[in-house]
Amino acid sequence: MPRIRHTNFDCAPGCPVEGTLNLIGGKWKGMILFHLMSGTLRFNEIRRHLNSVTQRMLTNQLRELEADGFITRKVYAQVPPKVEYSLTEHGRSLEPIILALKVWGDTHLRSEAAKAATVRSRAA
Amino acid sequence: MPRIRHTNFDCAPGCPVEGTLNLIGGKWKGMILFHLMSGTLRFNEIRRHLNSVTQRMLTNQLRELEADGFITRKVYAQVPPKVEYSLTEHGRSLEPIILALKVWGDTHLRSEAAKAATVRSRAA
DNA sequence: GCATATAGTGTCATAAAGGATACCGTGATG
DNA sequence: CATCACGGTATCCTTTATGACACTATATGC
Repeated sequence: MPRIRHTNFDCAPGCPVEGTLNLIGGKWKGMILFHLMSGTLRFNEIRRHLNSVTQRMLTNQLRELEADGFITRKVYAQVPPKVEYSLTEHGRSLEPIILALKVWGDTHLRSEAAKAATVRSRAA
Repeated sequence: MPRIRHTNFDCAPGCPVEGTLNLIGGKWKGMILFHLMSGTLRFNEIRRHLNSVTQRMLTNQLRELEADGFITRKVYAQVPPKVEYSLTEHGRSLEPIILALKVWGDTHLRSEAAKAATVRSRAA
């Protein structure tokens, strides 16, 4: 989802939906937030949770989440470097959404085969 | 958000989040679903609710939502054509999510300026 | 000396999302 | 006859998100 650039939110009343989706719609953001809900994580810990992110993507997504005020970065002046990421209050306020997404996914995305079939038919 | 092509969902347990986001992450899908939650709508009704969708985009998004089983298309063999869109049961199951998004947006996206200021002060 | 781990950055490439524009067929309306 | 409304299609194009790959600096271990 390309980042939506509604300068003004004139498409009321749906826009809260849109705007929110916009903030958490990055390819990895949902998962990053989800994993951080369990506690503070270091860069490479997150990276290992997400099986195939590139460093650059992860950095990007983390930066955006940080810019949006959802997470904080704590840098330890060490060598080797150590950076910890954790949710802010603002980030925690997204928990209900992430949870709702997870619950829905758990309920409706079960049977990968069925889902895959759907996805593939769309791709075709 | 380019459509994610996780052939296998090996990044458990976050993937339900990812997969769900993937289904409703289209630029207009959230809003379409939101509006349809209020009841059946015709093509141009939806179009008017979304202030600036092009026909092609709306058609695309509706088709994808239909392919994913969230909405149904009911075509009336009339001239001029009449097509009605409404949520399926599957589509209705997304209501909690859409609502959560809307609630969050209403709470946290109010007065963009204020939010931006907050974010920035925190970032500073 | 060389590899490893850490948390990145920079450059380049590509696929996909989103958009602009024009067109279709029909029936009613002017 | 020209035009509009309806619900689309077909083509082409631009912007973005995502990805691959190489590179950095330093301390530790072999």
